[in-house]
Amino acid sequence: MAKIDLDRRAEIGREKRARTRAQILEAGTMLLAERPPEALTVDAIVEAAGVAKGTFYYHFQGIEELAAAVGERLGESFDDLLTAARLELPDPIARLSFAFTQFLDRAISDPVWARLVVQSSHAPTEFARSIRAHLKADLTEAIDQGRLTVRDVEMAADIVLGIWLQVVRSSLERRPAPDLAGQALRAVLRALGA
Amino acid sequence: MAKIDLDRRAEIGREKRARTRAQILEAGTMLLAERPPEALTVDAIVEAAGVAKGTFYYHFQGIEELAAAVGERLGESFDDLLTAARLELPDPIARLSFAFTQFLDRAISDPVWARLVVQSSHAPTEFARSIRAHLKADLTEAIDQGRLTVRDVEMAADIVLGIWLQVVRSSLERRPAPDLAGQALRAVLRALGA
DNA sequence: AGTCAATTCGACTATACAGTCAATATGAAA
DNA sequence: TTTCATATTGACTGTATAGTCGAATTGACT
Repeated sequence: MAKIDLDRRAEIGREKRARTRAQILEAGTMLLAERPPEALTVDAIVEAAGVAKGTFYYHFQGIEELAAAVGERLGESFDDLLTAARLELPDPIARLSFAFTQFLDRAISDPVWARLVVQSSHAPTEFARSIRAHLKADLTEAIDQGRLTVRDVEMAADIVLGIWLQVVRSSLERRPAPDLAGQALRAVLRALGA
Repeated sequence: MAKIDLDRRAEIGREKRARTRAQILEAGTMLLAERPPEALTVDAIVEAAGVAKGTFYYHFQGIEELAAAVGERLGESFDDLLTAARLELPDPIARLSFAFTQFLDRAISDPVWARLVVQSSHAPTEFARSIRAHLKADLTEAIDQGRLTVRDVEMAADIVLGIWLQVVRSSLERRPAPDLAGQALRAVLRALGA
């Protein structure tokens, strides 16, 4: 009689647990969008999430673990936007252009997401590494096809990421100009010599 | 008999004061190069500077004031590098190119300076505003002369600053490629459509 | 060698924050 | 209604940091 009871109990637990965990994750996301993790306190998180301090430690080991979880979700959001491009576009430059525009549109329409990405770009996180790796794969392919003036992959990646990040930062401070994404993309392609 | 004494005393004071203040400023500069101001503690500063806590508060109101002082010195270092260009080069694109290269060479040869600049670029400081203003002045002039494909000054500034910052970040993580500055400059000029 | 204004020191108080834990609440199942 | 594994609570302890202040030191000048 014990077996079924225990499994069911655990399942109920997981559901309730998941809801509260999501609240904390959401609060953490908002706060990490406006300050670096070093400046984030557990008290601030639990206040924003509307839970008790003990609850935070029931779900996370500490702020680092929360930051890692937020980073993972951020990485998934990038993957979501990338999947379409990777499957449908065989041309590396078209793929890169599509992804660049997708990410930029998202940043413009979702400032919290944009702030979070900008903050995350400061400390080199796992997801930042992954993005740069994806980008370098496309750029290497394009360079091997002799379609770029730039020959150094690292320099090419810096150009794309640098312009993207700075345009995103600008879009958070000023009202984004119309066709911002298009203008930025054309500048990137010119810089790469595509 | 009092007048001269008091003035002389004050002068002696200013000299001693200046030495200790410089120590604290130096320590603060090192620490602000590796962490954001929100994550900086007075205890860490006084330990690095080798002075007592009270001494810090004798010279600065708090960490914000120290950060402002560091920012001001950083601004001066930029002005120093800019002065030559502003006086000798009448052409805005040549001026911009010269400054870009100067700043990049400095960043590559002085990693602490580079880290400090990168950190400062996160929060919009007074000196960041000033740099962008200088840059926009040159870009506006070039655009008015019809020498750039990019028409939007903000976009043009984002391109220059974005590539510069990202290349500097890269130079701190990887070993800088030979002719990094030249490559980066050519990419910027292509992006602007010069 | 004595004087004294300016500077420096570090112990001290107060507060903020991290992390723990015994008590309480929850809610599906019996 | 009662049971009980799980989840939640918030008071509590310990530590780190902010900021203060009276005492000690410094060093040019007499």
